[in-house]
Amino acid sequence: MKKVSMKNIAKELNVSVTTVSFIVNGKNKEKGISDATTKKVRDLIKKRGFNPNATARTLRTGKSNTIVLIVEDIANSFFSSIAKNIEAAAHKNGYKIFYGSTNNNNYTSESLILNMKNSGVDGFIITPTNSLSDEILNLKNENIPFVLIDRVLPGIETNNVTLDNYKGAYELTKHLIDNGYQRIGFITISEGMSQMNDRKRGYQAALKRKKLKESYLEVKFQDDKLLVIDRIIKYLKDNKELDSLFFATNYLGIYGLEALQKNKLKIPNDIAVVSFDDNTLFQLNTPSITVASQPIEEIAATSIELLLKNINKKGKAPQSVSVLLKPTIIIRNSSTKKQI
Amino acid sequence: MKKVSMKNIAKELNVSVTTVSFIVNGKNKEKGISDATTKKVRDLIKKRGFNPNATARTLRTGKSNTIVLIVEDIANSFFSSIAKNIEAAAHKNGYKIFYGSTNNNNYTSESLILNMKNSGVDGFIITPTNSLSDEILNLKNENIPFVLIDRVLPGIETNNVTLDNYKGAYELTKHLIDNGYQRIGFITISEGMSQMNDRKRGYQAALKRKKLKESYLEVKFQDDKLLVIDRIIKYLKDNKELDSLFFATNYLGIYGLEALQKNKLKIPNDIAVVSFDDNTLFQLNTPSITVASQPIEEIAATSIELLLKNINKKGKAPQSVSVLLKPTIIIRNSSTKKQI
DNA sequence: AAGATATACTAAATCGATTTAGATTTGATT
DNA sequence: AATCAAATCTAAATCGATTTAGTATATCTT
Repeated sequence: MKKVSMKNIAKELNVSVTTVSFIVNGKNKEKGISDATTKKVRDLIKKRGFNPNATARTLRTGKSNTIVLIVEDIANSFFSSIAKNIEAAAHKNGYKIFYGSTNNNNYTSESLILNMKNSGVDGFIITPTNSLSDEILNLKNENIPFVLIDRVLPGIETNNVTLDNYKGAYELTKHLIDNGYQRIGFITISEGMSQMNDRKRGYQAALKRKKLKESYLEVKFQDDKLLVIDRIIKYLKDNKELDSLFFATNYLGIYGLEALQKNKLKIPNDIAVVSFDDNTLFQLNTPSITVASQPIEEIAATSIELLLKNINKKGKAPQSVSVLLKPTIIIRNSSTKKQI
Repeated sequence: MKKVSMKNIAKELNVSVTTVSFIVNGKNKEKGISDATTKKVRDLIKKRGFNPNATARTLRTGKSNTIVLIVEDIANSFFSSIAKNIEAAAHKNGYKIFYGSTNNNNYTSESLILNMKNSGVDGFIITPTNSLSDEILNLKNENIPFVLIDRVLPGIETNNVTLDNYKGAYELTKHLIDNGYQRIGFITISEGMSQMNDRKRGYQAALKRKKLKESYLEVKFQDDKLLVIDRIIKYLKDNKELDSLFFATNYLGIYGLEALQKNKLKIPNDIAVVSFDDNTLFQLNTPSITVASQPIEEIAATSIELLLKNINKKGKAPQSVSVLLKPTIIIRNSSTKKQI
């Protein structure tokens, strides 16, 4: 089967390529193409199964109907759920989606963005790595629409959709304190992304209010699962006074549960647990885990809406809209009132 | 900042676009461009930050360095893990990835494929919906490289990478029987995809060997979570004789655990549980869940390797390589020997 | 000095659409 | 019959690369 192009269609019907193009793009009325011509062109298009070559169209118009979704890790349920929701909205609006995982690696992020830029994509939704500022500033300068999600970059004004991480962490910590827990260990990653910093600040503020002592375990994003579990186990051994743990993000919470299981510690009697981000595992775990849940549908809907707005009024839309969404504290059984 | 093109570079240095193109593509030696010219062009390219426009290149060469990954549901951990592994391999080989979820909807699948085809992608990795045969045959006829994963289409020879689902289900069922379970309920989806049929056959064969009675609950993929949970609960009420459940795919297993929790049934004493597909939830659940695990890295590696082979020797590579991978039965605590 | 050969480069066609500026044809008007 | 307007259509430029089929110049050979 040979590829069908407008040229073929045009030649076969003895009309010009221009005419075919007008008809394909629904401009037949506007451009004064007769109904008869329109019909015969449409008929042949259907008969030959013609579909316009998107690459040629993109080259000519500068519009690719493609966006890029760059997340930290597509295999993480938080990001894959976002991907699913963004996909639905994007396809509904006629956009295709490239995806990419940064693994929190700055070099990977940069080459992803650069590579996609050359492919003429219409816009980006990005969970930025921490030193991505240059590449993000380039996007801004080149007037390429983009929206940052989940975290922001210090000192750069951009469109972004984030959670009130401070509030979520503050309330989750306060909940533990209200239930009688006094020695709360905060387990987080050390790369210093804004959302993590905000969660830490929320935790600190809640402790300060009651003059409680802070305690931290910081692991690296790159550390593999077994290493993190070992470090959690060691942390617990070295800090026997802890009566509760606050996991600052979902995958740490999951590793944490595994560490506690290995260590045969019972939640919440031996140690209470709360975590940022909700997922099925936390819901179904025995006991179920108290969390600060993020409104995933809203994150996806808001960011794609913002992005499309920027794409459609390219250059004219406001380029630094910050949306701050609210977390929901879901109280479950991993943090019931402390037994004394 | 204005866009830089080869034309600009060429004009500024008073050389031809051809020369620039040769240098950009590393053909300077081969095409006899002098070292002096090569250097001055390279220098200006660096200075101006020039990067070739991928759209133009694609239009001219017919190669886009893009593949499409079409899965059932990107938010499902099985598929998002596959996505992650495929992404790593694809990027390493210089490919970008479009993704799309079919939600097991045939219409969605078709328009995804059609849309991507017009965008001139180099190849597809697809978990086909059940009536996708026409679209798949089109791909074959048009000589567009693709690989089916997870399931196959009846009566169509294609490249495909699947699991020995029959074996996995047979062994999982046999394990239950060996541990004393006699009334095993099989919970599956009704759309009749090949991998589901094979799992069912495996279950049936294992029962037949011991002359045990079959029992089924079939739900629809489109049914939402709460409906499925209700149906599972009703199924258990209507079939009090069941001593064990076999969930034919991961998300059903997860819904099942929730149903059993709601119903306050203890695993494995009230009812034993096994499921197809492994995930963290099954590992950490109390009790941990016995599963037939799929080799996700291998599925990803094999399918992308097969696809790239087909892309590189377009038309000359064998077009119907079937790879059948082995499941691993992981015995955990949800199916310990039946207490009588 | 003429022809052959090697070196260094380039003009123009091409991929498949969109779009601008204008060309025909027809019919109406005076 | 000449003029104008409306209706219908099209040639050619363009987007930004790749690639074919050369050309021009210098050098070597005899």
